[in-house]
Parts: sequence; C-alpha cells; structure tokens
Amino acid sequence: MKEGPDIALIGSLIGDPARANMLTALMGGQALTPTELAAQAGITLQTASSHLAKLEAGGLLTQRKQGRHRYYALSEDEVGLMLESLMGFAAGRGLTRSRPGPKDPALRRARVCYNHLAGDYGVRMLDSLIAARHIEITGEDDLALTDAGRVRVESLGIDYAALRKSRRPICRTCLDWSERRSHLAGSLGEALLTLFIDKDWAKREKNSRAVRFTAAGEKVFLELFPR
Amino acid sequence: MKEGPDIALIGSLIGDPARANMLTALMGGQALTPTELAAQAGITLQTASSHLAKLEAGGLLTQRKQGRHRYYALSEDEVGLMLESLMGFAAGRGLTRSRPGPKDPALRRARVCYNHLAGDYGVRMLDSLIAARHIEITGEDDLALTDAGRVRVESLGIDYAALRKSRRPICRTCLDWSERRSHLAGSLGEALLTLFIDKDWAKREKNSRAVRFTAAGEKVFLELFPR
DNA sequence: TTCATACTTCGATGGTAATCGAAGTATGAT
DNA sequence: ATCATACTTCGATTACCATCGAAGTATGAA
Repeated sequence: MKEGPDIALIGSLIGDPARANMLTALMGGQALTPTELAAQAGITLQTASSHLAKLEAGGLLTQRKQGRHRYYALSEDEVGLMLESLMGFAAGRGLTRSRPGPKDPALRRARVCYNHLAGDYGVRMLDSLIAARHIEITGEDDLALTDAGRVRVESLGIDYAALRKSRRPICRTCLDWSERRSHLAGSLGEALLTLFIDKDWAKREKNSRAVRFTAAGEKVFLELFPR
Repeated sequence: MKEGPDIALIGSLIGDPARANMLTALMGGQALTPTELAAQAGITLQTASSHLAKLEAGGLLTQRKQGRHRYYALSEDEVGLMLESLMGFAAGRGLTRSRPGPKDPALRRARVCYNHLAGDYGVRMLDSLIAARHIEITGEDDLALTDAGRVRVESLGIDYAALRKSRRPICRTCLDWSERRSHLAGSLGEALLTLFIDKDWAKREKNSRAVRFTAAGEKVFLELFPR
C-alpha cells in the first residue's frame, strides 16, 4: 500500500495558490525577496514569510542573505524541470490562470525557464545546435557538446573550462510547455542566456518571464541559430 | 503577475495524502474500483468517492462503468509521466513514505510504470534496443522504431500495424525515478510489457507496482536484451 | 419482488492551515 | 543614538475541506 516516494508533500507545497504564484515568479530565474514575492502572490509579507519557510524546508527553495535582504531562488535545476513538466500538463488541460492575454504570445516566443531560454526561440536554438552537430544526442535524454561545439561556444565568449568545473551537467534537455518540445537547459543553457543579456541582444521583462529581443539582437540570434 | 498555466490546481489534487495514495496505486496500471482504492488509501468509500470525483474533474482520471462496478484509471500517458517525474524529485529528496523495506529492491529492479516496464529492467531494455539499432534517437526526447526494429518486434508477436493506427506515440521516453535514466514508454512500451505477461515471463504482484519475472522468463529477457 | 452489493449524495463535524495584525529582531542609514 | 527598512514570530481568526454516518440510487442475483 505504501510504496514509492511521497508525492503528497511536494504536491501540497505546490498546491497552494500563493505558493504556486511564488514558484512561477521564481521560474523567471531571478532571485527575489520576500517583499517582492508577497506582491507577486498578492499576500502580506507575514504570510509570504511563512510560505517561504515551508518551501525551503521542503527543499524547493534556497535562501541567500545579503544585508537586510533575503533572496530566494529555486534550489536546483531539478525543481525548475519538475515545475515546467507540471505546467506542461496544466497547459495541455487548458488550465491557464489568466485567459491568454496580450503577453501570452511573447511568452510563447521567448521566455526564461529558471535560468535558460525557453519558448520558440529556445527550441529553435537547440534544434539548430544539433543540426550543426555542435551538440550531440548521446542517450535518451543526454546531450553532449561536440569538439566543434566547444570551439563554437568559446568563440561566442563562453568560458568552457568554467562550465566543466561545476558539478552540474553542462547540457540537459528541458521540456517546453508551450512548444511541447525540448530546449537546452544545464549550465551551458544558462551561460548562453546570460550571454544574450550581457551583449544586450535581449532583455528580461520586469515581473514577467518574457524575454524581449532587441531588433539587432534578434537579427544576430536568427543568423547564429538558423532553422 | 498571473501568467502561465495554473499548477496550483494540479498540485493540490496530488497534495492530499489520500489522493496521492490512490494515484500511486493507479500507477500500477490496472484500473481499480472505488472500494479497492479506498482500501489502498485507508479511507471509507464515501470519502474515496468524493476524491475520485475531484481527480476526474481535474482530468487526472477516467472512469469506465461496468455493471455495478466503476473502474478508475489514469486518464492518459501524460499523467503517468508527470507523476513519475514528481516521484523522481521526491525520491531524490529522500522523501519516502515507508522506509526502504524488503519490497524496495524488487521495485527498483522491475516495476510497472502505469502501463510499461520501469526500473533496472526497463532501463536495460531501452538501452539494449538502442544499442542494437532497433530504436533510434531522432530528437531530444523523440524515439523512433527503425526498420530492423519493426521486424524485431513483429517477430516477438507484436502487431505493429495496430500500434501505428492509434493516435498515441509508439515510442516515448519516461524518466525512471529509481534509475534516474530513461526507459521506454508509449504504445510499444505498453505492448512489450503486455507481451511479457501474456507469455508468462513475468507477473504483476498484487497490490504493488512490482513485477516479478519467472526463472524462465528472466533468462529469456536477459538474452533478448543484453546489456 | 425482494435482497444484496456497489457506489453516490447529503449533512454535520472537526482539524488543519492560510491569513493578517501586532510585536519582536536584525541590518543599514543619518 | 535614532529612525527606517526588511523580515520573522506569535497569536487569533477564519475558511476550507477531508472525513464519515446516514440516506439515496443503480445494478445484479435469487
């Protein structure tokens, strides 16, 4: 009767609307303070504080103190992947909180998925990298950077050696809820998004997961990652 | 603030212990009656009935009436995949309901994942099929049966034409919570498990997700799918 | 028909947890 | 020092919902 992992605990943590709102906000990738998260969830700071303690105890979030601020973020890539999978199911069921608004197309086009690029652009990037044989499919879910790929990302200005050092996987797939296909996660996925932002090719919109490409940035991106 | 799919609803459905127990029981793949599910969850029939109505309304379960019995089952493959992903995360956090008991090794070895084979044996089977080039990796998560693979499964007695007819994907990956690697889902995954049972190579244990191979069946299986 | 089984619906109860006001702690600014 | 900001903890309230007894419906058996 009682075998296997306890999904009820995780489910109940995600199951509260206020907490779900906070988690969704944190899928934007930026670490946020309790005050910001309270605003996102539409609750008071006291309530938010209590929720955040529970999410942290449940292992979904980590906390970083900085002066009188506390920054909360998803604790690891796994959490983002799990949430994205839940969103995929919910979206398939037509369970959207706000009816598809004007922002929706922007989200489907390019958005932040915890720390990497998702949406049409994210899927396109991975497809393009695979087609160019810069990324190789080595297993069912396993991706690897090829030698050519290493040269390629280094030429873009990414510090490949640094990526190798961390214990996190460099390449990883993440299922996209809007496209229902995979895009690139892992430390390389993160590094690429950071690169786009740093080079001013794209900007994160405030209080949204949407990523807006600049006119110049979009041109470069589409040339770098042809369909 | 409110963008993206509503994960709170799904989360809260999974978040109740009684419902989580029922869902876990249904991961065994067999359709079960409210009476059976109530027993699994340790609640009365009335309570179970109310839970089942909610799970059905939420799209997680479907119901089939047969005489005075009602059989509940997971509504689609997607649900099983989502639950398995939640279990993966929970297991990674060490959140097991019963401390690893004697049944645990059997579960890790071979178990039913909704309608296909999971655990060490499930992972081994997919690895072996890929190594033999009977299944091909065509995209990030996409698998395809090769021509040689089609011949192979037909020689085992699987009706390939029937698989093609259904709208479900034939091959599909599913992340294994115990092995943390992928195994084969989709209609072919289901057909293979059914085959093993039909040929008496393996039996489902009652009230458990565990799959027990017979001595003869294990021999055949290991030969069919070498490491 | 009559009885039994399987299940749902209704209604009442109780417990849990989300919520927020108020008070307490910690860090930083002036 | 004093004040302000950021956040937590405590306590009380409230609202929801899981639970089950009791009654109602449906199917099958005798």
